[in-house]
Amino acid sequence: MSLPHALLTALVERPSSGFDLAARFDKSIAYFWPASHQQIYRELARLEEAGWVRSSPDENARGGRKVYEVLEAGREALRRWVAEPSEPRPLREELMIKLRADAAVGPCGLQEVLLQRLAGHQAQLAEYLAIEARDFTPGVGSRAQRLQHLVLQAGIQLETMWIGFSRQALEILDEAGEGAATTAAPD
Amino acid sequence: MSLPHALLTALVERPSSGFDLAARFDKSIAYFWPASHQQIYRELARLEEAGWVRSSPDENARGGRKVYEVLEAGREALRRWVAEPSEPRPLREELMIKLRADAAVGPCGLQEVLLQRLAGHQAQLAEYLAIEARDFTPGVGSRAQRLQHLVLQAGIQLETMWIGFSRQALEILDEAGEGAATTAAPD
DNA sequence: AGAAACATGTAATAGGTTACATGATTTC
DNA sequence: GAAATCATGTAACCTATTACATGTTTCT
Repeated sequence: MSLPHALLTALVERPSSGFDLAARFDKSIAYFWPASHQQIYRELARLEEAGWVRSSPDENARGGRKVYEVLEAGREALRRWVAEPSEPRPLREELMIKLRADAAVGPCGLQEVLLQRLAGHQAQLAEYLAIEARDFTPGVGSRAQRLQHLVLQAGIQLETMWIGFSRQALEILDEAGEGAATTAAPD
Repeated sequence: MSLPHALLTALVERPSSGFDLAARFDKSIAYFWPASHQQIYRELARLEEAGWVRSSPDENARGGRKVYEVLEAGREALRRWVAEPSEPRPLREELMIKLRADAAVGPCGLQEVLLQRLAGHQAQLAEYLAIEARDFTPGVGSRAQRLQHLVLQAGIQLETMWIGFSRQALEILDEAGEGAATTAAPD
């Protein structure tokens, strides 16, 4: 259950309405924990019911805009959660199954798929590198800044890894394109 | 919707009962697409209804054991699916939120959490390396074997990346931890 | 006879996605 | 006055997780 705590974190960084939160999420936390506006509204209502945040109607703004801020109970809950052990989520990587399926039933035109993936990861890497160049200077910064930089670097490393992987896969598929010898799979 | 195709792939590699499939899954495909036995039984029933697999009761076996095999329609569906474009799943990495939360509300005892993660990734890496040493010889093998090896290498690279990441994070937390012990927290 | 492993399911719940619904304010 | 954008939600559906339920065979 990370979404409530992701929202708490974002609200500690800056009190916001659900709408603003959704917009900010897309530009930062969503890289590692995406959430739709429906999820965010639902979760904010739960957080308020739990007494972790408080909403106040923003009078000099349009519509029924509500601004949420984190209460002390919410901060404490967040600190407790951070210290809890956290298992990595099980991976779910469709591409790996496709590679294995291709290995099992013979060439199925995976190159196209891999080229798209390669392009996607290159675009994402470029985005991360632009953020890094804009927001961080190497070797300097407070504890908080260094931690935020580290999170970004994880994204950079992951994209770099997938780019290398896609290229390796393309190499194999291109080489072996004609000799379609399929054998039984080991476990 | 990868699970049905993951099951088709496993069944192309070898016809099996749901129980056997679940056991084999745990040792191979589940590294990139985990599934419980409940999911597997449900999905096998759907695959059969769709006419992609056929089950036959295994007479000289215990219980109501049913062996599934892939029909031609299933093979074709699998080939079509492989050629479809596949977006990477959105990441959901709790640890990143914790790092960001720790940056936002101050030190919360993340070291312990990171040490556990580090140990987990080291164990997983060791498992992958053991499989690699057992099943693959570098530079040799059929197309299918090289693709399977590549999938395993992706696992190895990911674990290696997370090990490096955990160490970097610990470095930052340990450094800043000493500082926080001797100096007052800045505003 | 009892335990362990084999084998197949159902039910309840939580989390996430997609589509739909509603209304206010600003801008042209 | 129409369109775009701001702003907050509901409903239906699907997937995945967890817990529960049931019966068989093999081994000791």
